[in-house]
Amino acid sequence: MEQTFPQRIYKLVSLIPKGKVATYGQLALLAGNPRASRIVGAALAKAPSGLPCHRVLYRDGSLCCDRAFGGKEVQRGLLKREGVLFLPTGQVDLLHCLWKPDNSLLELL
DNA sequence: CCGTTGACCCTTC
DNA sequence: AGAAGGGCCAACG
Repeated sequence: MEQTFPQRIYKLVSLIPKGKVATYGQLALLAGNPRASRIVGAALAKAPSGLPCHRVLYRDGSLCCDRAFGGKEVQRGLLKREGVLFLPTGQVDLLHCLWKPDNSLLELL
């Protein structure tokens, strides 16, 4: 069954474990198109509730725009509560908290 | 089928 | 570190 891009995105996001984060580009890569990172954002914008979309951020660790999640502070609070480390600059420590998916996990797609 | 749209990413200043 | 401009690609009408 061929899934649409957003469908694969939803699946990937739901696989992100607590305490880890992923970037839009990362999800785009896992979904099959490294350059379709915008599609990831568009997909999350229409994503159903229950998805840990607050664990998805920019390539440099900066959080997404204020209109999402009800504010950056809210998103940062959620991530901190899950054990995600933050740098003095207020950005997420990607070097330590970036999600590294296993091959067995990707087979489920 | 073509144009518009968008929770991005990269380069450069 | 933050801001501006250009490019990419799939979904939708």
